[in-house]
Amino acid sequence: MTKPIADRKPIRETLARDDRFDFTLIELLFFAYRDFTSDPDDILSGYGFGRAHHRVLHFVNRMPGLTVAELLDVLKITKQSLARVLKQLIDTGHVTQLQGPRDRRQRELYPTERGRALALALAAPQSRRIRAALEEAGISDRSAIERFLKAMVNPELRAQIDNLPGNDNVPGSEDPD
Amino acid sequence: MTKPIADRKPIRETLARDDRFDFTLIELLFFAYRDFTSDPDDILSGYGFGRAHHRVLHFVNRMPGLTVAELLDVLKITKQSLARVLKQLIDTGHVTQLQGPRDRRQRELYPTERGRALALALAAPQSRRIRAALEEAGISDRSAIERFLKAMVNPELRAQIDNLPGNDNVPGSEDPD
DNA sequence: AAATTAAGTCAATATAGCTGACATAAATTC
DNA sequence: GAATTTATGTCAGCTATATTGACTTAATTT
Repeated sequence: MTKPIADRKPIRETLARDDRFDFTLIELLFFAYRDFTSDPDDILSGYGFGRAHHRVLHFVNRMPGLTVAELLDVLKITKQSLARVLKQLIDTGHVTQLQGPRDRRQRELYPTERGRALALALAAPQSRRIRAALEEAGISDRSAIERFLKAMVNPELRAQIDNLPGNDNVPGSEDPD
Repeated sequence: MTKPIADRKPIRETLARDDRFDFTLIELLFFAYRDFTSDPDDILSGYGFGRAHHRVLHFVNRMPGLTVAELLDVLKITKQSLARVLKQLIDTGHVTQLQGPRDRRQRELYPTERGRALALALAAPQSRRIRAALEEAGISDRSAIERFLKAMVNPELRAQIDNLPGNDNVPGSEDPD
């Protein structure tokens, strides 16, 4: 006798309005992010690249000279996952590696001219979409959007964001040496 | 002679400040979405489910009785991709299918009690995160966030959002019958 | 000298998507 | 009523992105 998987009666009512659940913003985040990533995806497929290449390229461009370990920490993926993608970007001349000057085990990652150009080509349609959205939605207080999105990030990871160029970048919270 | 893959000279400068590119919001969207999806991901892995199951479960709960074709249209994936995921949700008693009353080829999808419970369990931490973020960021005009995110969605797909319960839902743009 | 660390690699596995082809049943059109 | 179209389901094979675990090499630290 097979386990009688509970009760298969269909529930015909939609989810009730409930202060505990914010379906509106949950769905908006889903749809917004889906379309936000579709712009670069279209460009990348022409290169045989995917979203993973985009992320690597983006952060190598934003933080030239970051090490492999630092990149892994930003992306929150494993070394083995990064390997294939990074190799392809190096083989196609989008990224270069330089031996770390202090610690020669490290590999500093830099974009090449070509990698810089591609990163900008990918950022362009996303930036256009954001700009159009801000305008269309009549956003007067852009910083509110930034504050909200930043507050959505796990607190322990917000330092990563601040350390990107042009952001908070409070001196003193940096590594000394 | 192998093609001399352009020029591998490392670019040591970060991306210049440039009005054409909005790296701040691009990155915030990336980090915010990454952490936003991590809450349900953790719960789902306990069931052997993934993000794909979450999306199906969510929309079946929000629009009980939607057909397979309608679901495919919302998710923008192929029938074959949906098949595996949907089958697992049906086999585990989270979703039931009913023959369409008008068109008997159609399969209307409904959540079961169990499926409803799981959908709420997944929405709970996401809703908590959103609420905390709104509060922490001191958002007084919640609708600005909604307007911005909605404006990020491709225009032709915004109707989908309006047709979800509790949203715009303008009568007259509905299908008459 | 020994232990640890940074990076790279090999192998196997899982998830989520894809295309293409085909089957069935029901509805629609001719 | 026959032919076509539509809604769904299924088979097979492929790709991209990620995982874990084990191991190597070279360099740094203890």
